[in-house]
Amino acid sequence: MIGMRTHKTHKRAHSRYALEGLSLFGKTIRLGRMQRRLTAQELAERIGVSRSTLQRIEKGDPKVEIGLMFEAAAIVGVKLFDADDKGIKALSDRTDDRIALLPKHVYKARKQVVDEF
Amino acid sequence: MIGMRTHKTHKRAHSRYALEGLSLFGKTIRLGRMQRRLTAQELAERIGVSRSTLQRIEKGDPKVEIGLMFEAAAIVGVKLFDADDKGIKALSDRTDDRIALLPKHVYKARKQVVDEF
DNA sequence: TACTATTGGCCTATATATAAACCATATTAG
DNA sequence: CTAATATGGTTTATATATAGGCCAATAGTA
Repeated sequence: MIGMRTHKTHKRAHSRYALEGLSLFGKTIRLGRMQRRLTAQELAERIGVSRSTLQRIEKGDPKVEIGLMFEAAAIVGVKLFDADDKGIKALSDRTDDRIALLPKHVYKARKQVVDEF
Repeated sequence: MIGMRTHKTHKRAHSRYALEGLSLFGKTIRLGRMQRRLTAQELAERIGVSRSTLQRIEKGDPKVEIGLMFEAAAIVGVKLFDADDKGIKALSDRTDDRIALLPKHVYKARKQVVDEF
């Protein structure tokens, strides 16, 4: 045992904006599923997840794996970033370029040497 | 012990579209963090997460909690659904309305009685 | 109407993400 | 250049999400 490794038992503080965005995301997936006339069981199987997890996805539960939610969205035709496959790639490239223009590290101002006098 | 409760040890199959969307999402968060000149440590603390988890967020790791990623996005100013707070609510209401117009359950066609002849 | 599929909840064992430590490397300020 | 900070990666104990079962209520179907 090297060092302290107990976890803080954490309650997450989610902002209202994040929670509402998640809720909307879940509702959008549910709408997409219904429009395509897929039962919860069917969609769950296509995602590779249990029905209970799909219920959490459609509720916008903040603790679900993001990959599952994105997968669900992809299957029922919810566009991510309002972009199709090629659009995503283009956006990704543009984002890489913009990151490349910035300093690699974010340096905070060095601690100021407080004048003794 | 009631029934079988062992899990299938699952490897998730994520679609390329979902993975690329996630990658873009992570990059966008990283760009936002750098533009606001926040160090990884600083942003992690504001989200209430460890630095190692923030690294996974910015990589677009499909297994991070979606709530964490949405929270990170909110903090660095990445708009979800290209909408602000009020826009999210409006979209949410509209989605509720559209769901309400559909049948509550998705029923598959009853098994057809195959004619014996 | 009766029948049956769909959905929503709850529960528990197990698989797994996360926190927190550590080290090495990169990068910036001075 | 030098010193100091930021970042990337790894590891392990613990907290927690998920699978998969069950039951009850809802809502289509015929």
